[in-house]
Amino acid sequence: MKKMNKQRVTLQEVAQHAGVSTSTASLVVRNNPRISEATRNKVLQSMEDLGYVYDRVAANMRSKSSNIVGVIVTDISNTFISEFLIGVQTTLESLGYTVLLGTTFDSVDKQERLISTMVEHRVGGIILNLASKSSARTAKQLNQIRTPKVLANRELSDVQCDYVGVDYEQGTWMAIHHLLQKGHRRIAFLGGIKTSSTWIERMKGFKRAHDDENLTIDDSLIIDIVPTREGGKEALAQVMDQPEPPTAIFCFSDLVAFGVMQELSARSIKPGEDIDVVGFDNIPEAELYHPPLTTVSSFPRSIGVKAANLLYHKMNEQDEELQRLILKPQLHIRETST
Amino acid sequence: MKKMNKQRVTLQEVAQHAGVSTSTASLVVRNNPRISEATRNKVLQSMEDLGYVYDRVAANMRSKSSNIVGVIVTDISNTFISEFLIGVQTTLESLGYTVLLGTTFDSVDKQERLISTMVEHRVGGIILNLASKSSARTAKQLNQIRTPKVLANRELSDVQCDYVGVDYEQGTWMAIHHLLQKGHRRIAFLGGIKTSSTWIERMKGFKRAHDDENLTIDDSLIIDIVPTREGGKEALAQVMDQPEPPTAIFCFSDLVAFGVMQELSARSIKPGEDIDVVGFDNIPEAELYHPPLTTVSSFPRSIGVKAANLLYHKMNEQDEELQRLILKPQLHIRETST
DNA sequence: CTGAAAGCGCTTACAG
DNA sequence: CTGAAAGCGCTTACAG
Repeated sequence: MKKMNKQRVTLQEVAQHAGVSTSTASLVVRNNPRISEATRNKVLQSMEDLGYVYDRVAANMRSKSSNIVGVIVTDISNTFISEFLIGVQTTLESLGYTVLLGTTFDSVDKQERLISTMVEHRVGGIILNLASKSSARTAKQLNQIRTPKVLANRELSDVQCDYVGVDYEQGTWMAIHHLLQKGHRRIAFLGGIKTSSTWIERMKGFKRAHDDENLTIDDSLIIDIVPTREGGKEALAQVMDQPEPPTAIFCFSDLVAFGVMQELSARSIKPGEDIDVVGFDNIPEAELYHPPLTTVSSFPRSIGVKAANLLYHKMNEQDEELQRLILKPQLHIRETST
Repeated sequence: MKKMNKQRVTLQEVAQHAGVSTSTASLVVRNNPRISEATRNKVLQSMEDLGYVYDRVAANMRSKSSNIVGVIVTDISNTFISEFLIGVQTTLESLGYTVLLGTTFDSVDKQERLISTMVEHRVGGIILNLASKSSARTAKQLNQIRTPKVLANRELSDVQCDYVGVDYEQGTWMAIHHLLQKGHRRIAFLGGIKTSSTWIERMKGFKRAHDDENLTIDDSLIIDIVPTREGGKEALAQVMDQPEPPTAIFCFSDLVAFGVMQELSARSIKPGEDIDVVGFDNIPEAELYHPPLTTVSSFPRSIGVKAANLLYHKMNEQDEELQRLILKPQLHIRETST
């Protein structure tokens, strides 16, 4: 809590200096056209002379509005998230909003505190990239707050809220279908938290692709673990140490795939030759990795842009219907599965 | 600009419901110990009953304080920056502050607008990772604002301000010394903007390492270009198309090095075998790249942590002396230069 | 330990 | 086209 020592120049002082009323000065700062040019210029001159700085906090307070939007994400060091954030930020900034950022590092507790903080700061709206273990308790908290909100990337059941994300089921189906066509019959599914919507959707696609070929899934090839590089390494170790290891690996995300490939290297197994690997997200590094990673685009920047636009609508029109925007994914076949 | 339709429960209503005065209720929400347990519980109960949400905006306004800190960075998709941002965020959050984030994408205009916006929002302090083309005009703007501020990663002359960064000169010296020891005599310096402090410091180290061996520098091997992957590609093309191409390349950043290596691949030149490459920053990808990149650690997360702590001090003690915190870099020799 | 009144810096009706 | 007064939801002295 910082105390401001230096006192600001107020609009009242500006008005006095310009010889007009405060209300007139207020209309000038807000560019209201019903002020005459002469008066406007006089006031603007006084503002400059005194070094006036507009106080948005006071303005927002009185007008009960806000041009701050809260954005809560799981982890900005994950390229998928930072790309998403860029989409959100550029869009909101061009609409005149500023972003209050919170990072949960996938902790539900921290997320809960951040949501409260945002609401206490009276943000105009919230964009949420939920932690993977978000629960019914989270849903309850979200439903209680009146602030317009949009969920991105990850849904949560029973939350009355707009949503923007990619079609994870279809994306996974495409990846698995591709591997099955190549003749693989033992495909591992590594990473992700089983209770999260992003995992459940992918699993549906995983199942459907197998069903299409009348194949059954070996549950021992499914490893539920945090979707990070570390998680990938550990999951790979678990699955390769089994009596019947897989011949191909579907990873929850590119980050998991990088961990998987790192551990494969450590074991002198060559991705794309000895075993096939597919990721998810198509982050910029995927293409530049060695070998380049087959993966599914999930267009994080577009998701960010759409989430921001959706929130903008929610904030400005009332009583709009809930929307769900689901982007179509795209499979990029590269060297790890050719 | 969002109008709030639903009116909030006010502290006054809470007080009324609890049968105490507003000032008492105010003391309760702020955990003032001079309120009796009985009264406190009565008020807390009323808050819960009415679903009261603390209005930090009103509180900050009246007390002329703020627990929001503005953080302005060049590009969150750059891992160096996102690591820095994580350091800043976690530190500030643990100190009870929330981050208002601005991204300039290295545009000085956008930076100028963001600084104004932050000040209008009455942030308690600002942490700035300046755009590479920041000028005297930027310095002037910064000197005018009374808000406590800390520069990170990049300095700007004539700005009266604390600074946290790494010793770029020493880091570069270490890298170049290493290459010279390996016998290289034609070392290129690719990327970075010549007017920025980060470039100037590196160039000092570049020169000093050459001077130590009584070697002169061939200016045609120095390419001034935006420090991005694209910049790296372009710079490499320029330098390799010269009659006497370099035998080793020092890159302004790891990002530049990745572009350089991508372009080398395209030309079938093998880094670490046909030519040596050294980066700067040691972002996580550097170690995992193929081949792993020799680079200099600049500890972005630590810089973030230290910048946040420094700002915290600036905001809470007055009239402190200006500080410059310069972290020692570290050379990591990997396959691109062995 | 608690209360009544004033005020942070704006905007909002309402008058003229 | 412009002005005087009230108020946004808190906190801050000041009394008691």
